[in-house]
Amino acid sequence: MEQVDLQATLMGGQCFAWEEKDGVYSAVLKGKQVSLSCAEDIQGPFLSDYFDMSFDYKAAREYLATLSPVLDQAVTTCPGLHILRQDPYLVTINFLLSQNNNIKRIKALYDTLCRSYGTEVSTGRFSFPTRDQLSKATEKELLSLKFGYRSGYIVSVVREYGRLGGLEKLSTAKARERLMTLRGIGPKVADCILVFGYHRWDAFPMDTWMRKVMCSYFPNKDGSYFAPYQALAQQYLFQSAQSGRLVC
DNA sequence: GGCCAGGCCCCAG
DNA sequence: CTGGGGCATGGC
Repeated sequence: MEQVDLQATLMGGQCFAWEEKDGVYSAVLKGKQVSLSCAEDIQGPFLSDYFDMSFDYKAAREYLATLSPVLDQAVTTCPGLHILRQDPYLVTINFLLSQNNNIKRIKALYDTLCRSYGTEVSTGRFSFPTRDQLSKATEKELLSLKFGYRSGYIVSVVREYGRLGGLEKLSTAKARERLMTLRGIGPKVADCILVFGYHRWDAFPMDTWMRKVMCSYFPNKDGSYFAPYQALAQQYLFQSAQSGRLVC
Protein backbone atom coordinates (compact mmCIF):
# COMPACT_ATOMS: atom_id res chain seq x y z
CA MET A 1 0.00 0.00 0.00
CA GLU A 2 1.29 3.39 -1.04
CA GLN A 3 2.10 5.52 2.00
CA VAL A 4 1.98 9.25 1.54
CA ASP A 5 4.77 11.14 3.29
CA LEU A 6 2.81 13.99 4.88
CA GLN A 7 5.87 16.00 5.81
CA ALA A 8 7.40 15.93 2.35
CA THR A 9 4.13 16.36 0.51
CA LEU A 10 2.50 19.06 2.64
CA MET A 11 5.50 20.99 3.94
CA GLY A 12 7.87 20.79 0.99
CA GLY A 13 6.91 23.96 -0.84
CA GLN A 14 3.98 22.86 -3.01
CA CYS A 15 1.45 24.55 -0.81
CA PHE A 16 1.51 26.95 2.09
CA ALA A 17 -1.75 26.23 3.87
CA TRP A 18 -0.62 23.48 6.19
CA GLU A 19 0.83 23.78 9.63
CA GLU A 20 2.37 20.99 11.64
CA LYS A 21 2.07 20.78 15.39
CA ASP A 22 3.05 17.75 17.45
CA GLY A 23 2.87 15.54 14.39
CA VAL A 24 -0.61 16.70 13.39
CA TYR A 25 -0.99 18.50 10.07
CA SER A 26 -3.89 20.88 9.73
CA ALA A 27 -5.25 23.30 7.19
CA VAL A 28 -8.49 24.86 6.04
CA LEU A 29 -9.47 23.41 2.67
CA LYS A 30 -12.68 24.22 0.82
CA GLY A 31 -13.89 26.12 3.86
CA LYS A 32 -13.42 23.23 6.24
CA GLN A 33 -10.71 22.45 8.71
CA VAL A 34 -8.80 19.25 8.00
CA SER A 35 -6.45 17.51 10.42
CA LEU A 36 -4.23 14.56 9.56
CA SER A 37 -1.87 12.71 11.84
CA CYS A 38 -0.93 9.84 9.53
CA ALA A 39 -1.25 8.64 5.96
CA GLU A 40 -4.18 6.42 6.92
CA ASP A 41 -6.23 9.53 7.63
CA ILE A 42 -6.40 10.19 3.91
CA GLN A 43 -9.93 8.94 3.33
CA GLY A 44 -12.89 9.93 1.20
CA PRO A 45 -13.14 11.30 -2.31
CA PHE A 46 -11.91 14.81 -1.62
CA LEU A 47 -8.69 13.86 0.13
CA SER A 48 -8.03 10.97 -2.23
CA ASP A 49 -8.16 13.38 -5.12
CA TYR A 50 -6.18 16.07 -3.28
CA PHE A 51 -3.38 13.64 -2.56
CA ASP A 52 -3.54 12.18 -6.07
CA MET A 53 -3.97 8.66 -4.73
CA SER A 54 -4.90 6.99 -7.99
CA PHE A 55 -1.60 7.69 -9.75
CA ASP A 56 1.08 5.02 -9.97
CA TYR A 57 3.89 6.78 -8.09
CA LYS A 58 5.82 3.57 -7.70
CA ALA A 59 6.35 3.26 -11.43
CA ALA A 60 7.39 6.89 -11.62
CA ARG A 61 9.91 6.48 -8.81
CA GLU A 62 11.37 3.35 -10.33
CA TYR A 63 11.88 5.08 -13.63
CA LEU A 64 13.41 8.23 -12.11
CA ALA A 65 15.77 6.10 -10.02
CA THR A 66 17.30 4.73 -13.22
CA LEU A 67 18.18 8.21 -14.47
CA SER A 68 20.73 9.21 -11.87
CA PRO A 69 22.18 8.23 -8.50
CA VAL A 70 20.98 11.53 -7.07
CA LEU A 71 17.37 10.73 -7.95
CA ASP A 72 17.76 7.13 -6.90
CA GLN A 73 18.85 8.34 -3.49
CA ALA A 74 16.03 10.88 -3.30
CA VAL A 75 13.19 8.50 -4.16
CA THR A 76 14.57 5.81 -1.89
CA THR A 77 14.84 8.19 1.04
CA CYS A 78 11.38 9.60 0.48
CA PRO A 79 9.08 7.22 -1.35
CA GLY A 80 5.90 8.92 -0.19
CA LEU A 81 6.20 12.25 -1.98
CA HIS A 82 3.09 13.04 -3.99
CA ILE A 83 2.15 16.05 -6.10
CA LEU A 84 -1.05 17.52 -4.69
CA ARG A 85 -4.05 18.41 -6.80
CA GLN A 86 -4.77 21.93 -5.66
CA ASP A 87 -7.17 24.62 -6.75
CA PRO A 88 -5.69 26.61 -9.67
CA TYR A 89 -6.79 30.02 -8.38
CA LEU A 90 -5.29 29.36 -4.96
CA VAL A 91 -2.05 28.15 -6.49
CA THR A 92 -1.88 31.19 -8.74
CA ILE A 93 -2.09 33.63 -5.85
CA ASN A 94 0.24 31.53 -3.71
CA PHE A 95 3.03 31.51 -6.24
CA LEU A 96 2.71 35.23 -6.81
CA LEU A 97 3.76 35.43 -3.17
CA SER A 98 6.68 33.11 -3.75
CA GLN A 99 8.88 35.24 -5.93
CA ASN A 100 12.18 36.31 -4.46
CA ASN A 101 10.99 34.94 -1.15
CA ASN A 102 11.46 31.97 1.17
CA ILE A 103 8.99 29.30 2.20
CA LYS A 104 8.71 30.49 5.77
CA ARG A 105 7.74 33.99 4.77
CA ILE A 106 5.46 32.79 1.97
CA LYS A 107 3.52 30.91 4.63
CA ALA A 108 3.34 34.02 6.78
CA LEU A 109 1.97 36.02 3.86
CA TYR A 110 -0.52 33.24 3.06
CA ASP A 111 -1.71 33.40 6.63
CA THR A 112 -2.04 37.18 6.44
CA LEU A 113 -4.26 36.87 3.36
CA CYS A 114 -6.50 34.38 5.16
CA ARG A 115 -6.82 36.48 8.30
CA SER A 116 -7.33 39.73 6.47
CA TYR A 117 -9.73 38.68 3.72
CA GLY A 118 -10.85 35.10 4.37
CA THR A 119 -13.68 33.67 6.45
CA GLU A 120 -13.24 32.50 10.01
CA VAL A 121 -14.44 28.90 9.89
CA SER A 122 -13.64 28.19 13.53
CA THR A 123 -11.98 30.27 16.20
CA GLY A 124 -8.67 31.49 14.86
CA ARG A 125 -8.99 29.39 11.70
CA PHE A 126 -9.46 31.23 8.44
CA SER A 127 -10.13 30.03 4.92
CA PHE A 128 -8.14 31.35 2.00
CA PRO A 129 -10.05 34.31 0.52
CA THR A 130 -12.18 33.62 -2.53
CA ARG A 131 -11.59 35.73 -5.61
CA ASP A 132 -14.53 37.83 -4.60
CA GLN A 133 -13.17 38.39 -1.11
CA LEU A 134 -9.68 39.15 -2.34
CA SER A 135 -10.98 41.60 -4.92
CA LYS A 136 -11.68 43.96 -2.02
CA ALA A 137 -7.98 44.26 -1.25
CA THR A 138 -6.27 47.42 -2.45
CA GLU A 139 -2.63 47.81 -3.31
CA LYS A 140 -2.14 50.31 -0.52
CA GLU A 141 -3.69 47.93 1.98
CA LEU A 142 -1.49 45.05 0.86
CA LEU A 143 1.58 47.24 1.05
CA SER A 144 0.80 48.03 4.66
CA LEU A 145 0.42 44.28 5.25
CA LYS A 146 4.02 43.83 4.03
CA PHE A 147 3.37 42.24 0.68
CA GLY A 148 5.95 44.53 -0.81
CA TYR A 149 6.14 44.84 -4.56
CA ARG A 150 3.91 41.78 -4.92
CA SER A 151 0.96 43.92 -3.80
CA GLY A 152 0.31 45.32 -7.23
CA TYR A 153 0.62 41.89 -8.84
CA ILE A 154 -1.99 40.44 -6.51
CA VAL A 155 -4.52 43.20 -7.18
CA SER A 156 -3.93 42.94 -10.91
CA VAL A 157 -4.08 39.15 -11.15
CA VAL A 158 -7.24 38.93 -9.04
CA ARG A 159 -8.87 41.45 -11.34
CA GLU A 160 -7.70 39.79 -14.54
CA TYR A 161 -8.01 36.17 -13.46
CA GLY A 162 -11.25 35.58 -15.31
CA ARG A 163 -9.44 36.31 -18.54
CA LEU A 164 -7.53 33.02 -18.24
CA GLY A 165 -10.59 30.91 -19.01
CA GLY A 166 -10.37 27.24 -19.88
CA LEU A 167 -6.69 26.66 -19.42
CA GLU A 168 -7.41 22.97 -18.92
CA LYS A 169 -8.03 22.49 -22.60
CA LEU A 170 -4.79 24.09 -23.74
CA SER A 171 -1.45 22.43 -24.28
CA THR A 172 1.04 23.10 -21.51
CA ALA A 173 3.02 25.44 -23.74
CA LYS A 174 -0.08 27.43 -24.70
CA ALA A 175 -1.35 27.54 -21.13
CA ARG A 176 2.04 28.80 -19.99
CA GLU A 177 1.98 31.51 -22.60
CA ARG A 178 -1.45 32.66 -21.50
CA LEU A 179 -0.52 32.64 -17.80
CA MET A 180 2.44 34.85 -18.59
CA THR A 181 0.20 37.54 -20.03
CA LEU A 182 -0.81 38.33 -16.45
CA ARG A 183 1.25 40.91 -14.64
CA GLY A 184 3.59 39.31 -12.10
CA ILE A 185 3.55 35.86 -13.68
CA GLY A 186 6.81 35.03 -15.41
CA PRO A 187 8.19 31.69 -16.61
CA LYS A 188 8.94 30.23 -13.20
CA VAL A 189 5.69 31.17 -11.50
CA ALA A 190 3.77 29.99 -14.57
CA ASP A 191 5.47 26.60 -14.36
CA CYS A 192 4.61 26.28 -10.67
CA ILE A 193 0.97 27.10 -11.45
CA LEU A 194 0.98 24.50 -14.21
CA VAL A 195 2.43 21.78 -11.98
CA PHE A 196 0.63 22.46 -8.73
CA GLY A 197 -2.61 23.96 -10.04
CA TYR A 198 -3.13 22.09 -13.30
CA HIS A 199 -1.15 18.93 -12.59
CA ARG A 200 0.91 19.32 -15.76
CA TRP A 201 3.84 17.01 -15.20
CA ASP A 202 5.63 18.21 -18.29
CA ALA A 203 6.29 21.58 -16.65
CA PHE A 204 9.60 22.02 -14.83
CA PRO A 205 9.87 25.08 -12.57
CA MET A 206 13.39 26.46 -12.51
CA ASP A 207 14.09 28.47 -9.38
CA THR A 208 17.39 29.38 -7.79
CA TRP A 209 17.68 25.96 -6.13
CA MET A 210 16.94 24.07 -9.31
CA ARG A 211 19.45 26.14 -11.22
CA LYS A 212 22.13 24.99 -8.81
CA VAL A 213 21.03 21.35 -8.95
CA MET A 214 20.92 21.27 -12.73
CA CYS A 215 24.29 22.94 -12.99
CA SER A 216 25.91 20.50 -10.55
CA TYR A 217 24.25 17.22 -11.45
CA PHE A 218 22.60 17.55 -14.86
CA PRO A 219 24.75 19.92 -16.87
CA ASN A 220 23.57 20.52 -20.42
CA LYS A 221 20.21 18.93 -19.65
CA ASP A 222 16.77 20.37 -19.08
CA GLY A 223 13.43 19.17 -17.75
CA SER A 224 12.74 16.98 -20.75
CA TYR A 225 15.45 14.62 -19.52
CA PHE A 226 13.02 13.49 -16.81
CA ALA A 227 10.02 13.00 -19.10
CA PRO A 228 7.32 11.99 -18.58
CA TYR A 229 7.84 12.72 -14.87
CA GLN A 230 9.38 16.20 -14.99
CA ALA A 231 7.26 17.60 -12.19
CA LEU A 232 7.98 14.77 -9.77
CA ALA A 233 11.69 14.84 -10.53
CA GLN A 234 11.68 18.58 -9.99
CA GLN A 235 10.00 18.25 -6.63
CA TYR A 236 12.46 15.59 -5.47
CA LEU A 237 15.46 17.60 -6.58
CA PHE A 238 14.10 20.86 -5.18
CA GLN A 239 13.50 19.29 -1.78
CA SER A 240 16.88 17.57 -1.75
CA ALA A 241 18.71 20.78 -2.56
CA GLN A 242 16.63 23.00 -0.38
CA SER A 243 17.01 20.79 2.67
CA GLY A 244 20.77 20.59 2.26
CA ARG A 245 20.92 16.92 1.30
CA LEU A 246 22.68 17.82 -1.93
CA VAL A 247 25.91 19.66 -2.34
CA CYS A 248 25.54 22.10 -5.21
C1' DG B 1 25.99 46.18 6.20
C1' DG B 2 25.65 42.45 2.42
C1' DC B 3 23.56 38.33 0.54
C1' DC B 4 19.81 35.46 -0.34
C1' DA B 5 15.03 33.64 -0.79
C1' DG B 6 10.31 28.60 -5.33
C1' DG B 7 11.42 36.20 -9.79
C1' DC B 8 9.45 39.62 -12.57
C1' DC B 9 9.47 44.02 -15.11
C1' DC B 10 11.74 47.02 -17.95
C1' DC B 11 15.24 48.81 -20.58
C1' DA B 12 19.52 48.70 -23.02
C1' DG B 13 22.44 46.61 -26.44
C1' DC C 1 17.11 37.20 -27.29
C1' DT C 2 20.28 38.19 -23.45
C1' DG C 3 22.05 40.84 -19.45
C1' DG C 4 21.60 43.62 -15.58
C1' DG C 5 19.38 47.00 -12.28
C1' DG C 6 15.45 47.83 -9.34
C1' DC C 7 12.20 46.22 -6.49
C1' DA C 8 9.87 45.10 -0.60
C1' DT C 9 10.68 42.31 3.12
C1' DG C 10 12.95 39.51 6.64
C1' DG C 11 16.61 36.00 8.25
C1' DC C 12 21.11 35.12 8.75
